[in-house]
Amino acid sequence: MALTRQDIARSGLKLLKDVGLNGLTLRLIAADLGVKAPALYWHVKNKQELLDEMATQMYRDAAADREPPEPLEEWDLVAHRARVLRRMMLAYRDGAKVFSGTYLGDVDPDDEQPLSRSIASGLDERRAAMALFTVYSFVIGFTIEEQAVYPEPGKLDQRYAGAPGGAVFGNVDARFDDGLSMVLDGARRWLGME
Amino acid sequence: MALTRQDIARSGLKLLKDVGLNGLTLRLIAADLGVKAPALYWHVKNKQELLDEMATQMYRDAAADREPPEPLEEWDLVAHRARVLRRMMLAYRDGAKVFSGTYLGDVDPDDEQPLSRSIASGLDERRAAMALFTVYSFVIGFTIEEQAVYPEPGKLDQRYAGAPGGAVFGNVDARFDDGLSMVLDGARRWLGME
DNA sequence: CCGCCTCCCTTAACGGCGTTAAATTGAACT
DNA sequence: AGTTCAATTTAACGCCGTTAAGGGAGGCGG
Repeated sequence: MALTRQDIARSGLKLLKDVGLNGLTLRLIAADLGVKAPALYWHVKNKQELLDEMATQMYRDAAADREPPEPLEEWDLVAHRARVLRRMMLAYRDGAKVFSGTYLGDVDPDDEQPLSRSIASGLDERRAAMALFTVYSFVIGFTIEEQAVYPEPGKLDQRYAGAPGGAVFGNVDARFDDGLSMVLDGARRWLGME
Repeated sequence: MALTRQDIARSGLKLLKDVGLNGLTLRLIAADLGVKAPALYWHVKNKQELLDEMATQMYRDAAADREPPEPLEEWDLVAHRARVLRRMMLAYRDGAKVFSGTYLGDVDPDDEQPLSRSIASGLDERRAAMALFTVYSFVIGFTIEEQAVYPEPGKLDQRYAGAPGGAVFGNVDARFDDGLSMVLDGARRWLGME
């Protein structure tokens, strides 16, 4: 059966876990799919487009189990989604680098807007979007730094072995929640809520 | 005269402005220095180490004019440094990608600690460091996304031309300040100040 | 003055990369 | 049966990071 862009993206993501961004080559993905490298160019314009597709796929997968266990108050939902976003990126080696700054393809925008619209509920919707973007930026930045220190979950990069980063990077999950609560609190107040 | 690591890093940074991260090759840097590519390996273990050196150099340069025009109250100093950090990364194509997550070499740690120590002034110093790291994460994340949309200052990436990102990415400087003030406010309160 | 050592760089080459052009398959339609 | 067209292969190109081996310049001990 013919390949699809999604097949390729999924294979890329699977391999990313093992080999990291630098080790991820078109030939490797092609081999995984039982095909030769140039075949990929039928489905994808170039490698960057494939990486974009991978980021999109990553996001789609995360959106699938993004719904919280129980209905949450709006800001708790934002917190929940921030944590899901981080976990999504942590699930792959260099996940944050791959995801950040890539163009997300056909993710349904209506899937996202209700949140900011609901948060706004009467306020300036642009401001609400900006607040959410601030949270998003924090999550991206935090996770990129995190994966620089821990290239794969639990494994500390040698170069940071003796660094004072230990102050910041022990208990990473707790540290993330700390930072997140700061940002959420600041965002809420900036919107004039509470 | 013999090359130094700093010469190489500076040449790399200069070229980065024009060609971006993907276009930056060892042969190009070597040519710029009037030397052949393998010569670089006398000074640097591999390309990653060169990128780290570039990030370090970038940071050193920024630190030079990092001192604020007039003495500032502590949190204003944090804000000032956040803006300097962003401008530093924006000064190079893919500056945020190059800088983020690279290991900073021999930056004098004592250069940074006074700030958190001063902010703490009696409080838990670890907490103060965590607050600063949250600000740092936001700056990194924001700037990475910014440079994805504007690969070079003022030039909008085509793919985002029709996107709703306009809501977020007009007036980028003002948007950054908005986000920054949210994060700073949240951090301050998290430390129990004000 | 000579040989030697160390530093810094060159020449040559290797395997692998992303990418392109052209030929080839195979299924579907006429 | 012949044609068409989507999907893939084969072959190749130029460039990449990196390594191995050698060469030349300057200082230094004999």
